[in-house]
Amino acid sequence: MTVPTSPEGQEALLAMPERGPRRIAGAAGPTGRKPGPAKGAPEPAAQAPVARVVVDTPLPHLDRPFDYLVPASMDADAVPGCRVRVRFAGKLTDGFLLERAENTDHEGRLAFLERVISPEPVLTAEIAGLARAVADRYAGTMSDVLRLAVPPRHAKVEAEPRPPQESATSAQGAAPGGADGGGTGRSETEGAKPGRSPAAGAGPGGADRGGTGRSDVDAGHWRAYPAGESFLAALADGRSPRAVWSALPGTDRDGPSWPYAVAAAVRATLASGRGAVVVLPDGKDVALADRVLGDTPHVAITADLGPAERYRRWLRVLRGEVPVAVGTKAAAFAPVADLGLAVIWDDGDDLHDEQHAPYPHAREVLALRAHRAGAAMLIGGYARTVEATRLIASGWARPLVGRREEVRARAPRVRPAGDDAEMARDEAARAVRLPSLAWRALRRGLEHGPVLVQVPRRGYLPVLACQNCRALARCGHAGCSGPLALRSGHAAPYCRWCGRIAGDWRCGACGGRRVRAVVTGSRRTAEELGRAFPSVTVRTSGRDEVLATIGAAPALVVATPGAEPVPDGGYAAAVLLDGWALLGRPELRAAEEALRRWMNAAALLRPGAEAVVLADSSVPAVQALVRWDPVTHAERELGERAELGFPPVTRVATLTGPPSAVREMLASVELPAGAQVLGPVPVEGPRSGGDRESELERAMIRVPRAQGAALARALKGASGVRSARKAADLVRVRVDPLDPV
DNA sequence: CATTCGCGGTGA
DNA sequence: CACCGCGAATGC
Repeated sequence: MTVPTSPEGQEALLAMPERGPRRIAGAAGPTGRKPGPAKGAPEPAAQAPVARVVVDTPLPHLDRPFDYLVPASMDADAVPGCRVRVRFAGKLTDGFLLERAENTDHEGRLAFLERVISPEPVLTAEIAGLARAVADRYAGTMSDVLRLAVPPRHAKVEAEPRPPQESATSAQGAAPGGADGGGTGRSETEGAKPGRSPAAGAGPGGADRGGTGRSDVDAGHWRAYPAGESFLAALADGRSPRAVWSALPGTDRDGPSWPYAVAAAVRATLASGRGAVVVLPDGKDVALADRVLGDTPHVAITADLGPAERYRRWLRVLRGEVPVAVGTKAAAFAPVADLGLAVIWDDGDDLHDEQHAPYPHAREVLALRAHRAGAAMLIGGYARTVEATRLIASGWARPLVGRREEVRARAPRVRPAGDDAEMARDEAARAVRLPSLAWRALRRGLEHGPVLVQVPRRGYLPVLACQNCRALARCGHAGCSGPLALRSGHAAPYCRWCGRIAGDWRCGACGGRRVRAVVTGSRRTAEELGRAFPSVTVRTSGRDEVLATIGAAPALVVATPGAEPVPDGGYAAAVLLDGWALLGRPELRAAEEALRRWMNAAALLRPGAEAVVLADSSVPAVQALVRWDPVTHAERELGERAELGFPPVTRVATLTGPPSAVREMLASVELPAGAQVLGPVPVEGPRSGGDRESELERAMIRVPRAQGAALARALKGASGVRSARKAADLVRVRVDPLDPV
């Protein structure tokens, strides 16, 4: 099977043999020219002897395909998409074979492939094109993106016998030519397709084939959304609507409803003969979706599976054995054949932001992918990000929101308890510093089931302030002024910088002698609440130990945002302590992020249950929570970004590195018209304490959105100059960082 | 990053 | 006039 992926391109080249770039010496005939192949050299393959290879190198100026000769001995194995090993700049390097060709543009003599690692075509044409697009968007290299997109090979797994061919569920969206994973034979020429009109809620009634009762039940999960059923119908009909979905809150015996709605959309897509990818923030959500999808053919891919099982499932997707991949952000690249739908849930969760170069965001990857592949997209969440809101504003996607009366019926009753709230009289409650409103809500809730207390993540940790004037409590030791904190089990506060115990602390501002915790860490909150409700079980769930679910029995659940256990039947009440930590922060997304966390917790309540948020009711994010109106809030945020000239209305890149390097790069980069440079400003390094001259600086470059691609290109060029010269002082380039400020 | 290439300087 | 050395260019 040596047929190249893009037959048209092949014929075009064959049609102009003589004027064509260069014929390959060996291919023309083994007549043994003067400088011909050395005597030990292998014979090139008779057909399409040129292999275009993406070489695995981090160097930006080498980010393009290189041509090699395919030895006749490797002819059969050297298929488009396979992993190869080549000699590059002297040493052996890994790479992917993009395509086979008759000719080369290269002036010099071509080297032979060193070997084909395996004939498995792991890089499909679609994913290769996507990786290129993502690299261009983020000023990165294709090989960096491929490292994120294609899992490391596991030879043993690859060699395992394939499952019996016709297993009824398989053979879903296999391309006409067989399951060689090469997408739908769409040509890999550059440029995104114009994209179809957003059809969420467009055309009526699609044929509901592929099931009887199933699709009725599925439709039920979207009935509360006016445009929901036509969205499903469009998917089933083979069309590609794009929607930003504001999921209705409320958790009942079946758990939260969003996984059912997602499963319904996936099954509708399957009914049209196409596949789907579903990207979720963490393993807990993947497990949930996995369970709800049930016998719908799919695989769940998460990091905790281990390399072998992970690769095994990924291969099933590649080989077309399953049409649906569910997983965390890497799943955005899952090589689903004939993609019909891309789903992302809770796109505001920062777990969707890739931590490896070039730092792509899963929502952007999926949007690019859906656009290029002509697939539908579903961006869902309880809250609404400004980025998703912009996609609506630009006309790329349509809103998918619940009927107002459904919102009212399912949302919890949220009551704010601001700073001036009356503190609980109860001695125990006083110790927890809970307003009486919150205290009573927990009490009442505990009569009916589990209650949730959402506390700030660690890291937002116990900072102490003067109880009187709220000034930050600082270490009184000469010249230190470090922040004070409490350790569990110790009564006296200690300094987080010098470690001294602050026995007789006195406020520098007002002379007060008592401290209060401005933000309390989860461990401590759990301890205190345990004392306050002595007869109740206290469970904690946080970063290090996440509790996925919790039973229906009364219990006090203390959890950090994102780690809230899904309760059997919904929480009976909740208190949200997290807001105080967030709302005061300087980040651009502080309000949006606070609202997102609150909504994610509050959505786990039973309809009508009581939630108390410890924040002032005048704050817009609090009002949005009370009215359960994420849309208006996000639109307002988008308006503010537009005014300030911040992403996603503009495009921004940050350059971080040693001052001299940052300045040098700024000087050499050829910025597109309309670019604005802010800074550079000093930024605290990875570790506080500034011991070395390792001080870092950060500059920000801002351009109109339309110049985004030009900016990325310019930055890549400039970083190429740098890294080629001196590897040492690296400037890290980030396009559209989560929070540029 | 590793290697090669080419120009200018240097020494016999 | 041959050779050495270092900076720039290149990597198939």
